[in-house]
Amino acid sequence: MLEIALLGVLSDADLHGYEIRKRLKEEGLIMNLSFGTLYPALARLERSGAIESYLQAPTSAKRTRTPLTGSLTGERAVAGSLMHQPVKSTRNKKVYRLTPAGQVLFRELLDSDSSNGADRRSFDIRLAFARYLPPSARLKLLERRRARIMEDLEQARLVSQETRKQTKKYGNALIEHNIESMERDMAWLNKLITAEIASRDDTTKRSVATRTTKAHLPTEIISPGSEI
Amino acid sequence: MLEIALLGVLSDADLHGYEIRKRLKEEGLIMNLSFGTLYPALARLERSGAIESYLQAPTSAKRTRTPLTGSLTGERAVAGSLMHQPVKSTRNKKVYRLTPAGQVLFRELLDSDSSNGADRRSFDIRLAFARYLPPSARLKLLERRRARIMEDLEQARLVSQETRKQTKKYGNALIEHNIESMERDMAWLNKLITAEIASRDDTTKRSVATRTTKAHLPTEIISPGSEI
DNA sequence: GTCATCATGTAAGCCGTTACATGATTGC
DNA sequence: GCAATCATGTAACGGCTTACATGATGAC
Repeated sequence: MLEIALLGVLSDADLHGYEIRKRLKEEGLIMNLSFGTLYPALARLERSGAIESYLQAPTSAKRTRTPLTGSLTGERAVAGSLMHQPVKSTRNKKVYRLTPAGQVLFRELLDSDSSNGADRRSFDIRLAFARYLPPSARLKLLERRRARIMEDLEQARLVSQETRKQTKKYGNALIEHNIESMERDMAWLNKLITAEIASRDDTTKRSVATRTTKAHLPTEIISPGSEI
Repeated sequence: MLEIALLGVLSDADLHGYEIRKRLKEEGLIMNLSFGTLYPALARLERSGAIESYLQAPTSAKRTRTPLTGSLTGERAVAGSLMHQPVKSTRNKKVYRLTPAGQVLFRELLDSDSSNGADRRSFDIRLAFARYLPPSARLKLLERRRARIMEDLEQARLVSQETRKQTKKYGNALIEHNIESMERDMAWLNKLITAEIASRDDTTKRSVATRTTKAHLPTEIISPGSEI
């Protein structure tokens, strides 16, 4: 779970521990990742060969803050720009970079990990990096989550009927509100699923229309792009 | 956290472990409490004197299933109805009962526990048993939760503005949906808080109107009742 | 000069899960 | 007779938090 998030942010850019934490917070994925969790996790990933680290010299220039331009390919290179200098400062900034093995691991974890993607935490993190998944896996992820919420929702509705006569004011208010929340989640997921299918059909049509040599749907092609 | 839930359900009725789990699931409080958590927790509470257990003979009659009438006082006695019989069956059914010390502990934990009631899990469980809290504490609980959601919401809105330009389709969808969820939670809490204040004012007015001997508001009186 | 923030880590412990072990009762 | 459910527990392990320890840099 944590691993996916770490590999995920490192898929976007090379980062050091402290900054990884900031990113995960900024992206709303993990609001308060403790250092006691983060650093050992990075060490484990490095030992396993999924990531590797290099030292970055302290930023001598004021505000050489990563510009974060919209360029899709440029970000990754930024961190290494000062690497050739001898590391004179003791300011240990261990910047981590995803290895090819790590990329493979990431995509494996992202798709059908041993468990699934049904529970909220697991789903949120996977969805955040869904652009690294092939469309078919993306759709499955959404559908698994929807199925799970449907289960929970049906259970909650049963409970609601049973306990409605038991005059437990606050408990009932809670259950009713939870049911409404789940119904909205369902609607949201349905919207995403519809959009997903539409874009898939759209791709199909286009590829059929242009009569390219590729006869079959490229289901295994990974598109990290970010087009709407 | 778990302790509050256990003491809470035992405040309503005497129950054995297996049934406690069922109740917590039925009430939507803890959907999948594992026995590996439940039984040791009960043992700890018993050791600490908050609860005590007695053995219940196996239900010889078919379906002597607790009738669950609406009577507010009747439920507690049901379990003990067959107690005078010598326990002949080896069917160990350890029924737990809240001790006076346990009731005190429960109310202490429910109100201003070391932490707060800000995070969702903690809040949900406390709200479910809010009828055991004095109105003032109930209001504080709702307001703490609202404050927390407001914080999270503001943070999320900041994030949303920052990352909107970064074209991360799925991440953005997630954040937007979370913001909407939090906004609805806020509205719901506001409704509850308004109702809470209204009922408090109502009580005030009535006690003033009838000119009872009690001059001051009975803020410390606990009303386990369940009137709407 | 001192406070906030940046930066990396270790150690102890809490809370909870999964898996294991055991056995009785009920319904088909 | 067999499966599902009821019923109670133990052992091992996972994931994450808190608290501790350390120190540099930047802002005021």
